[in-house]
Amino acid sequence: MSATKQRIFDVAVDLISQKGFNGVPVREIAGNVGIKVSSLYNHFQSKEDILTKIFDYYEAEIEKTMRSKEYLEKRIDRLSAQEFWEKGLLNFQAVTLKPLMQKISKIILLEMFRDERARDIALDVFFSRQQKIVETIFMLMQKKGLIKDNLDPRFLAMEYTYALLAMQFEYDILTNWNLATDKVRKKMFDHIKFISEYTKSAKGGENK
Amino acid sequence: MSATKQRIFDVAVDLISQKGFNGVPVREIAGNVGIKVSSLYNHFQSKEDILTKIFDYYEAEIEKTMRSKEYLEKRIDRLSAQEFWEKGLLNFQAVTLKPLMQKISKIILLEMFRDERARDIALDVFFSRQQKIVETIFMLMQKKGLIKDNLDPRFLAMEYTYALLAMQFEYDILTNWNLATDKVRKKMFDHIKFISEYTKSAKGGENK
DNA sequence: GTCTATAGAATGATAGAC
DNA sequence: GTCTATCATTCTATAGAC
Repeated sequence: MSATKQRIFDVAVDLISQKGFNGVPVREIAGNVGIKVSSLYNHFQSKEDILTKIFDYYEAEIEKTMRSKEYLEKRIDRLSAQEFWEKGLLNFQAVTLKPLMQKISKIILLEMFRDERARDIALDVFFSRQQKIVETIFMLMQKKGLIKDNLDPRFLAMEYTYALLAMQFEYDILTNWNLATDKVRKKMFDHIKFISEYTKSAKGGENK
Repeated sequence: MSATKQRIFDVAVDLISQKGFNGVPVREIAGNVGIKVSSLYNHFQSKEDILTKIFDYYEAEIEKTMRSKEYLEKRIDRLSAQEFWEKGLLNFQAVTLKPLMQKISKIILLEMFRDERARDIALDVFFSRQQKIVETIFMLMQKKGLIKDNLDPRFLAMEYTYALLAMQFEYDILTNWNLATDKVRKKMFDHIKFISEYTKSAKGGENK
């Protein structure tokens, strides 16, 4: 991707995440890049094409992260439960809080009621995918004896991810408007601590 | 509100909830109502004015519901914990799942990153308000001895509401695209059951 | 790859007749 | 309150010179 194309991409992500796809004229994108509209069309086939490339990028980045998460799954043997969840949250935020990815997440939220591609990504990345991975992690932890035997990994994954997702959602609104996020960030850690302690087996507890 | 004005309002809510404010031309609203654009402007000062009236309506409806929720708080004495949470969910859904209210919720989601009013409603209704009410309910239950003494009502309210909110969010996406919602609805009830059983004191447990 | 110039359609909104 | 007719902008996109 050429330097100019990259700048168009970045500017488009920035503006569309603030005003929505229909709220940003190509004029405004080109203007903020410092080129004319006709030059922009030399890099992208259409306005819609820019959005497609944004979604492509997001999916590719998520795919990369998921691979590293699976790698993390295999490293679970070397970590205590507490350590693992802390690393897990940091890993989670390392992706979702990257400025560019956070902006695209917002775009997906804005477009998912009218754009099928945005809908598919939202359902996959925000809900399904994350939950399955956490479920796998709980299963592995259970095999290791780190968490109680009588708990259902799938249910735990649900409790773990849904609340975090809503908090992440609140976090996105607050950062969008430059409002304080310390309260919601504290809630995220409180939630993780709660799940961690709720699931911890007697054996796992000794590690703390 | 005249019959025509009401129809404009309903059609506008319907279309804007699907395509976003910037995605719906006034022509399309007028066309679906069966009048000309110029006639539409006889009922609303501007396109923006329609959005304002939509937000006004939403806030007024929420205000009404909240009053009935406070009434519900005072009725807690007559119900068991289990009964109370079941009624609470039904009450919650009775508002949020009303077609018109559900559509406006979607509009708020779509506009909250660019419209201050939508942002304020989102932060208030989706996050702050609901949580405070649930916190009060947990406090009252604790006083009655229905839930364990050592639990923090504020934290419980957080655990209760955030997960439900994300599930409601998923529910909105699914219904928007006519996809099956039975799985996520089951999750809602599972979550409530979990919180209900997690918090239940020995005394409260006997009621079941 | 960038520009100027412009096409051609769609936009929000108004004037004024009925 | 509704209509026809119209305005002034704004929109996405293209042609063709440099």
